[in-house]
Amino acid sequence: MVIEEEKFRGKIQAIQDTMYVLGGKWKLPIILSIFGGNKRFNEISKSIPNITNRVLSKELKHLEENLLIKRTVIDDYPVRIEYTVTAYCFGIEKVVKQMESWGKKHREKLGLK
Amino acid sequence: MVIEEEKFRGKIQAIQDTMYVLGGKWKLPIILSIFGGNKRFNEISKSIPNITNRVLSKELKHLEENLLIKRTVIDDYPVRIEYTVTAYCFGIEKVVKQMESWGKKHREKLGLK
DNA sequence: GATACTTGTATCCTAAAGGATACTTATTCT
DNA sequence: AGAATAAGTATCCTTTAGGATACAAGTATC
Repeated sequence: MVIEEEKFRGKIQAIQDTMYVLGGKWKLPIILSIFGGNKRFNEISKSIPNITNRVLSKELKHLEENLLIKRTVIDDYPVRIEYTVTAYCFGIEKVVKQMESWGKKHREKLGLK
Repeated sequence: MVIEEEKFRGKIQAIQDTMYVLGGKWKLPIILSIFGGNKRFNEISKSIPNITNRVLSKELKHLEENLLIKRTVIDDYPVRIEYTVTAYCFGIEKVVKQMESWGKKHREKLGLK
């Protein structure tokens, strides 16, 4: 029973960790946008409906701290910034796929447009 | 390009829907607890570290509204309440597995205990 | 010289999530 | 009678998430 308990606590922790890193309304949409080829701040901003500059800025930092994206300063005139996904980021692919797939099914289940 | 755009918006929506239903710190741990055999309010409460009654109560309602769990009144003396997962709830299995698996890897990556 | 664009930051605010503690109503146990 | 258990609810509070709007520093364009 103690072993079972420990396993269960481990599961809870793993899920809460994932939620901390990828949870919320914007983190995954931002990653998808960058993954889809958007590199510049304003490109990303325009590609995601209703996101504000402030939120985008904060979330980009969070994602960089968690090693999922990389911020590169291109020292051209004018200086540009490029965001790209890291190799490590590819590890979330299955999570994202499953979430996308379940979200679609759930929307149909509820009969929303 | 317009088609691509629409696909992308659809992905964002699906992920945001999933986050709405399953996101946050407690919803999945609660489902796991019930799935693991805990049926009664206090059983569930004790099985999840640090959750409060108030939060558990609110989350149970949210999960019931979203068709993932069922609340049954057992009309015995004394009246008992039993929570169980629905058949529909089994559909989230893959999402949860992936989140659990990624969370474990990420914790190792960051070198936390 | 005035205006616009880029990548944000600053300020202020509202809403949602989460937490601490106490209490209730009814039964059953000692 | 007094204490314990069950399944929450009530109140109040703090923290985090998210949003609106304005602005800044530098270069480029008209």
